[in-house]
Amino acid sequence: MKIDPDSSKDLSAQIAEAIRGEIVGGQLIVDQRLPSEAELADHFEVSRPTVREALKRLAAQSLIRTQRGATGGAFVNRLRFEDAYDQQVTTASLLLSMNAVSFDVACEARYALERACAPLSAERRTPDHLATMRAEIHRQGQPGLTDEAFCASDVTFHRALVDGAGNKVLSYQLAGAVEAMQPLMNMITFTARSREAIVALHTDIADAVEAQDAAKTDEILNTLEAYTRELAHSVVTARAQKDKEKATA
Amino acid sequence: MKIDPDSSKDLSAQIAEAIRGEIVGGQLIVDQRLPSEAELADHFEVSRPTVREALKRLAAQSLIRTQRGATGGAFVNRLRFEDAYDQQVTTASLLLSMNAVSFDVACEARYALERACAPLSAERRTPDHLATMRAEIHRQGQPGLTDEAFCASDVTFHRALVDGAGNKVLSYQLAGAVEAMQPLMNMITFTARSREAIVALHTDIADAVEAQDAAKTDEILNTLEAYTRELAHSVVTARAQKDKEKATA
DNA sequence: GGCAGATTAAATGTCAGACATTAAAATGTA
DNA sequence: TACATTTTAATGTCTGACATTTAATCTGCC
Repeated sequence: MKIDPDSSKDLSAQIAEAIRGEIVGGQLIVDQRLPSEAELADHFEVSRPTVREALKRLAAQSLIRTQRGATGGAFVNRLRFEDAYDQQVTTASLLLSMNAVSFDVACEARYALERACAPLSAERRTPDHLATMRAEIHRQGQPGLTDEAFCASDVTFHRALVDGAGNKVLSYQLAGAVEAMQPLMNMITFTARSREAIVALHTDIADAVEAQDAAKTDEILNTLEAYTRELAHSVVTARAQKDKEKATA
Repeated sequence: MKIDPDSSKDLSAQIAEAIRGEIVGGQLIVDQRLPSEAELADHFEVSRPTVREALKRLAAQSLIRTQRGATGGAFVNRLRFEDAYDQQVTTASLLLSMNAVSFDVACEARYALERACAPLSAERRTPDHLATMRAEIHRQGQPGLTDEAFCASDVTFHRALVDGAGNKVLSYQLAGAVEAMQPLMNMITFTARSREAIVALHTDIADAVEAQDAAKTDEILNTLEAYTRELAHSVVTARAQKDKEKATA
């Protein structure tokens, strides 16, 4: 392992970096036990609290897990898709909210990625995926559904579409984009008429995917993207109008 | 802020979770200063080292930054695309290496995502993007280039293509997929003939993008994907053949 | 001999207090 | 006013200790 001079960075950051390097580089393999905190402290010539801070950094990225007790210690964690998925969603959400990403940009990205999946999904979707999509469509049509519940169902529907491609890497990548959009989507008030339109498009998508018609799926996704953006714009302009009225009053 | 009972999880994990919630939820906004470590320790009724471990967890995710000195402290960090980008690349790389993701699956995901960007890039690419692509093509044609350098140039070329779409969210998402593929790509030995073929395809792509021909770009990307997979397969079978010869010898 | 319970040991989790270091703000002085 | 000095408030680090958890070991009884 590398040593740490008295550079500008924290000792704990340097140590974390060194260990991360060993994991990424393959010197430390999955489920392998790291030296104990005391041994690490001895090796890096720092105190145990400093080592602990470094380990916590790695734990925050799911690179290691710790176990107490006699045979305990820190172990290299097998990074699972679900773990990475969660991190991606929160990261992507924060990125959007902190960087003033416009609805249009986020929406464009989301649908571009989704269209990338659609042909594969049309080819490989299982009855399971189709069933999920149909179920969510049904839910979306029920009266009395809150806007948030409607959006949540929307996410589930699109996730089923993406998962239909049967490519875990794609699902993982897309998950971030689709779910991170939800807070933005939640700003939209879905009228009965707009819900009806969306449900109709979703039905078309499910039909096209079931018929394994990639071109058709692509076309409807384009329509849906345009409609979603239009909807968002009308909300924005309506809100602006209201503000204006308030200002003059 | 929420309190922490004596649950199963670490106190530092709980505290990190609580603070992360405040950031995600918007109670703590960008550049806002968190209470000092001593105050946090007081508030959560834990010791300062425990608070510090929690803060290091957040720092590892670029959610906060710390500053020493009189007016120092922990501040909510504006999560920038570059920070998130780095994290994504390492996470995606580890995902691929730790989960036995096949070359085919990763390759399919990468090109599917790239084709999602291509039409937008054909529409919006700037002279800058085109120049980068041409420069990398030139580099790839030079003799004496190592396989690794060839791969690195390949990544730069494809990043320019992706960035041409002018959508930061897309670039961010794609970066992970493209760059995480690199270790897998590095397994391939590029012969002079295969390099020639790839350079030709890259040139076709640059031409199509310059001509703003989305359909053509899509078509060539398909060809390139097929060629890349074929190349990988030949490497795998060649290696298997060698192993077999070794076994019989 | 074999098994249940008590003991031990090794590791992480947590705490308390201290000192070192940093960087800005307050202060003093020419 | 301008510059040098001191103060101060914060993080960074260390030492040493105790608490807690967990598996392995030991003990005693049947």
